[in-house]
Amino acid sequence: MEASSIPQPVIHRLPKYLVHIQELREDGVAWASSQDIADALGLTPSTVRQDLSHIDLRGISKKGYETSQLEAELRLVLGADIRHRVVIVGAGHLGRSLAMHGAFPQRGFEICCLFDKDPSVVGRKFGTVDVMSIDSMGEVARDKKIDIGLIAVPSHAAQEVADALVAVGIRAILNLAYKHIQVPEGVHVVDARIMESLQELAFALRNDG
Amino acid sequence: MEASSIPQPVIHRLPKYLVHIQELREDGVAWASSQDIADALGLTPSTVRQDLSHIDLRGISKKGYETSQLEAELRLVLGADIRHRVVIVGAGHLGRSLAMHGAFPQRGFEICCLFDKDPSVVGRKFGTVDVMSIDSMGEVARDKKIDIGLIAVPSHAAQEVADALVAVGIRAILNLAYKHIQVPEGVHVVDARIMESLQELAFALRNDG
DNA sequence: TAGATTGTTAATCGATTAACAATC
DNA sequence: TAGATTGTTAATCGATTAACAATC
Repeated sequence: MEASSIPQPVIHRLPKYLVHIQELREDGVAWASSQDIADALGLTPSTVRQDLSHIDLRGISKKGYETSQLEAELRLVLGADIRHRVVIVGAGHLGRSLAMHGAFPQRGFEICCLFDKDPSVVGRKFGTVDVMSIDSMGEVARDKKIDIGLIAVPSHAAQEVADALVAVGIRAILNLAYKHIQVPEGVHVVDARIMESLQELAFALRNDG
Repeated sequence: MEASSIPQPVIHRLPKYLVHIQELREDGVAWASSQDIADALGLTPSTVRQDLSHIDLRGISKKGYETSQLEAELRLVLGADIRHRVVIVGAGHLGRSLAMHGAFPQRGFEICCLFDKDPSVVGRKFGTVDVMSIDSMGEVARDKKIDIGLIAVPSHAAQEVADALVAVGIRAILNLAYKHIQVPEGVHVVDARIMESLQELAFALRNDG
């Protein structure tokens, strides 16, 4: 039951369970069976039970899982109760819109700073977030104990930004740039590229009939 | 070699190959071996050769794959040469920033329209894209032959928007909302949730040491 | 109690990796 | 030619699904 032994596909699904369970709770639903959850998320009940067996929780025969308990446990496992400190590199349209997106602080991801190298944007403010020069990144990362760096620059600059984030000690990177980045062992990277997702859809449409 | 028989994990990687190969081409690299590609994308050479065996292309012993040929073939398979017509539902920060993002039209995804139900945004323009009332979606989808719908509304409205997109005949949906959506058989959905990606990173950090 | 649903083991399925003859 | 690299088959690995005794 070592948390770090949870397989990658399961880790990928855990946030989806959390979203759904939070919603059930908001609707006042107290119990959910593996079948209920499977139906809602497009999985099989078997997969749901296998997945939940990785976290510290017991369901009850005939009733299923208690939503409040399940939510609490998922929050714990996912670190959702820990406040994370995030910087965004790249104050273009995407970086700005993420800085102003209320959902992140709501869920524990505090956007501490936007970085950009363009002097004409440095000093501006989007929502509550200041744009600072990329040269001050080391200082900010240290002072504000930044955990997560978000890459929102054009693809040709992505690797350079990744290197800079790693250099200032950031060990978790969300890459929104349309480019695979290389990082040393021990640094976590998750890709989130809307362009690639669109291309997957384009492929699906092409092979439809 | 039926295109639609390509397994999902391979389909998911194809856009990544395309990005990398385009970059090699820009740098004037004419040949790339499976080992080269594997190193750049964090895969094994074996996986690369298996993946590329699904597309109509022959590598050459000792040299590898010709980048121009590989790019052309990937573009073809992914439908990258087809112009796709996209609407964005939700003219909040995220929807607006995507509408103004130059990379989409560059790669064949034309953002035709932003929809919102808030009358105070309807009529505004972000970049070159007009905001229209969500009530006119059916008409627009028909007239402009929209292929892809992008959901950028708050999670509580996501399902409703998905239903509306399906109702007007859109068969490919990119869901950016923090909620799993249900669609009928035959409609393609790809999820792209930055929040979930952040939560995966939070999990990774929590189990680090 | 009877029936529904769990937790877990075993079976299946599919993806990745290894290996190697063919070949440029 | 000798060596590198392909395409493909076979082996391994891991994830998903099925099955079922335990149990509420």
